[in-house]
Amino acid sequence: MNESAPHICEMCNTRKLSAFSELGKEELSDLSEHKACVFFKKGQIIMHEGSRPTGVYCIHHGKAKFYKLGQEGKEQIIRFAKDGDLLGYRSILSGEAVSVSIAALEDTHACFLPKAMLFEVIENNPKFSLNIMKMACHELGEAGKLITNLAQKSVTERLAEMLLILKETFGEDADGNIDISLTREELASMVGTATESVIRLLSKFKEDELISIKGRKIKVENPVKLARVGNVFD
Amino acid sequence: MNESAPHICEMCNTRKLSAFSELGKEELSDLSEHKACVFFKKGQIIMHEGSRPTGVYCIHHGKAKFYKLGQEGKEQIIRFAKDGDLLGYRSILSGEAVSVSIAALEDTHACFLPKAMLFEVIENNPKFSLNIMKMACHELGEAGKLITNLAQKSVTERLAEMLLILKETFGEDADGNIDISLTREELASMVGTATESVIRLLSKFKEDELISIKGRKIKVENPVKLARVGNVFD
DNA sequence: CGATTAATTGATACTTCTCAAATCCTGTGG
DNA sequence: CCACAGGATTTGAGAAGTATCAATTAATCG
Repeated sequence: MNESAPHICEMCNTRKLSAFSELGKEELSDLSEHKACVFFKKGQIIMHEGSRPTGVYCIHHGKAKFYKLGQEGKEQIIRFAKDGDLLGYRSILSGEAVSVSIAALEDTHACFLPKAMLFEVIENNPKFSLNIMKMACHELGEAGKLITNLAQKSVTERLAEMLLILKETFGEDADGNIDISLTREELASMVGTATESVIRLLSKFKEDELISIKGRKIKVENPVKLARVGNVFD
Repeated sequence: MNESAPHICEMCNTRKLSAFSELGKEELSDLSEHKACVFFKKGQIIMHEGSRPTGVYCIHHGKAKFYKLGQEGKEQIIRFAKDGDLLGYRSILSGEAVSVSIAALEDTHACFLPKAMLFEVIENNPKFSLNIMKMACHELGEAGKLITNLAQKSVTERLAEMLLILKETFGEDADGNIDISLTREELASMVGTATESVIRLLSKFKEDELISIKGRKIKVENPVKLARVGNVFD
């Protein structure tokens, strides 16, 4: 983690995507003064499961994964974060240790906000509080969906749906590929299956012309059929 | 849902277990005035997945399950609620439709608090806000655990762990049985497996003297061994 | 450009699901 | 309070779906 080129909250375009979207002028300058700009290299761990964070990170530009270590240290990816997302607030607000590790999936610029500062904003700005609650409650809904999928869907269905979720979350690059580079092992860890199963299923999806593959670049060719394979209805 | 014998928030013992534990005298009398006491019979549905609740329920005495309908209407139990728990706040705060259905597992007395009243307390009492955030964030952590278990553990392990969680959550009756009556199908729906698998595994656990069974009454006889079977470490 | 990690493919084993049939139990109405 | 109907539970057999292990090839990073 290094110092990074300083950002000024007042002028931050990413802010509009974040929970800080509705802060006043004074609050913003206060924020700018108390935060620090940091940089994480691809692969670098931002938070360690079980640790006690001293504040939260707001992603300015980058991508990260939240994961837990399960059986025999096997990685389980719970969710992702991108521009504007807040890292570590769950632990700070629940008063518990961090329940996940967070690692950068790409070179990531973020701002660090100390715990005390976060609580200050919460106590002085009910709108911000509501934003945080909204965020947490939305994530709870997403977690419920994931739980149901893991419990009831087949590996094939889960992988198909996951590809669509990744496309939705990270968008596409210039060539139409899902704009995130994940190893087959990481894909497996999201879906809750073995790496080999992911490989076999991706080959099958490709054969069926649902997707195309160039190394780690995956392009959804037929979202409608893929959704059908994944039994995705919403 | 019927009217129920009225409760007065100021004198409610259950309140101390709830998010309302730190309200002031005035706030409590205000609460008492605006809430309604309701009664749900065992099996009755308290909230329907997809609906828009007009307020939240606080369980005064009873038990409920949160579940989603997954593949082909199959029920997936996400979590449980008991005395002092708040129902429906996730939907109200995220501004989304209810993501789960909630049904009473026993005859349940609860208090209904209209949406506007909830927001009023949130805006006027930062401590209450923090309590709610704490709740939501804690649940997020629990959801993460469940996700990891579903993705990585075997059915056997999940069932063993689930029995321990149920014992922890609902405690024991006079005979030492887990104090909740669930059908085999409901157990299956928590663990994410087929009803027949639950039955076979329960028989095996009984054979191995980890538990004893009298109909729907299950008693954990050897929690240590059961935890070992479930690969439970915490 | 070599060393290490990632991806692929094949063969095999096992867990878990599904379907079917029989018995048991629970909640209900008389 | 008892009998009954319908749902819940149990057991068995067979079929899928996935995991695991091993060996090879490809790709990535310093």
